[in-house]
Amino acid sequence: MGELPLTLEGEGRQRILAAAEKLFSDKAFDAVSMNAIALQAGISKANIYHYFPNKDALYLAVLRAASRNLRKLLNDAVDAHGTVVDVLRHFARCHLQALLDRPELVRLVWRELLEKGAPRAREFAEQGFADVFSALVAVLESGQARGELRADFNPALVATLMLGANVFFFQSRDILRHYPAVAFADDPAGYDAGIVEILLRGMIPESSADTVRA
Amino acid sequence: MGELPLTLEGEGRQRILAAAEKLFSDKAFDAVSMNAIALQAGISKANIYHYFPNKDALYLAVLRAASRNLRKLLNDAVDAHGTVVDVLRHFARCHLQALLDRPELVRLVWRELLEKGAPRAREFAEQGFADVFSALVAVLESGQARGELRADFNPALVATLMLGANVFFFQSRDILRHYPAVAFADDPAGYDAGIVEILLRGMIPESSADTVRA
DNA sequence: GTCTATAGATTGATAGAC
DNA sequence: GTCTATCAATCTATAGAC
Repeated sequence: MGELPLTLEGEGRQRILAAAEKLFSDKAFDAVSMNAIALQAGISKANIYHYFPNKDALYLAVLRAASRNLRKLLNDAVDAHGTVVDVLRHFARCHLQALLDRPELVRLVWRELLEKGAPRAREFAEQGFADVFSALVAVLESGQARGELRADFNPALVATLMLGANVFFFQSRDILRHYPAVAFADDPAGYDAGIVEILLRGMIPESSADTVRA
Repeated sequence: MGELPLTLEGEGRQRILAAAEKLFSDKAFDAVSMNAIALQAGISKANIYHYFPNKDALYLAVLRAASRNLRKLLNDAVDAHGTVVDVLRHFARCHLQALLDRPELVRLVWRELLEKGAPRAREFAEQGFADVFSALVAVLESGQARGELRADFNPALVATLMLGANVFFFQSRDILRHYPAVAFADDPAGYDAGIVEILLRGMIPESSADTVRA
């Protein structure tokens, strides 16, 4: 099994990238020193500068790779079949699963999105957002076109609602676990099933649904 | 108008706190230097150490104050009257408004919640979360008890969904603004109105609502 | 490619005058 | 209470041997 030149040349590089990814996902840019990355990678600090010109470039490379990996993970959520309702269920489940499967990547990319004073690489982070958001909107629109979903709601708004529910679940899981009443903190599949059902059927009893409309 | 001793004694203190709050809300703990805080406050760096023993204590004081202010803001969302549906609409609108009114405080507290390697003051941040979450769950439960809302959904789940929708809106507003189709990015009231309507009525046309149940 | 050694800047925190 | 001056530690980045 001859390794590709890219692998040989990039082995040291990838050791560094892996170490940096792990550290940058837990702490912010300034809280991670090049020394700590070198220790984590098991090499010397100066060796990092052989592969990357400076700390910013290393961080950028980590974020670029994380963003790429995350997009690949999330794109699996799109290729579904069946009714639009089935696709929605599948999408919600896969999206949340992707977040939970690679929490380090998500935290890394999401932090870059939230940091206001550091537009170091917002571009990359926004790409993944755009992919998922657009795909979900398209699914909802097709559902409206086919008559499977009501036509009088804004698809982008519901897309925001669904993605927000998953991201918020991901972000708040550790806090939600404190509440005894919150059993779904450790049951992401059940959480998404409940979310989608509410979004489809609503909370109003069917008999009185008409009385709510203004 | 005789100023209170507390005000006289605490004036310099509060200048520092205000400066630190502004800087800590934009950048992470390690990215904000005591020098930068002193410049922002218009005093000398050494003077900060007259009021606070070290950087950690200053950060803690900022987060404690921010958490307290945020809880006060958010508690206004709870005292509502009318039907449960009205209370829900009011709650959603006030909650999002509170987030948007003090974006610095929200970012500051929320960052503390997300940082995994820095449990510097998670306690304070979680308090605000608990207040709002519990209040919303109670509203939903009362709605179920009165028969205004269907009884077969998990109130905590819907509370997560609603809070997540608002927090996600707050976090992603700048990105959502890039999309021409997303008109609600600059219309938080309209966003919440749409959110609540979907949650109440669902996305399924009434005529075919029964066919969806598994 | 990998290392040790170190330069040069900045950091959190202190000492002491006023 | 506020300041200037400064400390020791740590940081990014570089130099140069191997």
